[in-house]
Amino acid sequence: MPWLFKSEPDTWSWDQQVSRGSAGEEWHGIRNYQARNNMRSMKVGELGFFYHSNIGKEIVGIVEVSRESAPDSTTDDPRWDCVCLRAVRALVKPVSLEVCKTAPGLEKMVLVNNSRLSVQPVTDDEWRIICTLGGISS
DNA sequence: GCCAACGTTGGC
DNA sequence: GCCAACGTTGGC
Repeated sequence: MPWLFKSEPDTWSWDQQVSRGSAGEEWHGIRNYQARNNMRSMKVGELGFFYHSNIGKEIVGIVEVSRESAPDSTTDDPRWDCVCLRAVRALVKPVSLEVCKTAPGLEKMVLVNNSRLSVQPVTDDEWRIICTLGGISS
């Protein structure tokens, strides 16, 4: 199952993610149970979209889960853990939220219908549609 | 900057 | 276990 990760580029941008290379980066700071549970169900090697919220409001790249969920190093609270992500590739053409709202087949995307969930599942069909819109082959 | 939607906290 | 108060997210 593919995923989608939101980040405000002011805080952590796609370029910063790319700069971490294959070392990847801990996806810390998630303090929402649903988002955390999604991370807990991820397996190493699964793919996800990298979405810029607030600024840009577009899907800009593809990341891969590089470590399964483990305690979040930024808190002592044992409730919170997170995966690590590494950048795979940028989309040739970013896919905006606006496009997602109107593209056939994306009507049910969590991104469109639950704007507050920061780590969310994407269906295989949605994945393919967005890759096509983004100018890459899935 | 506003505010709707939503999630969390904590008193009862 | 309910729910009011509060805080946060994120589109606009």
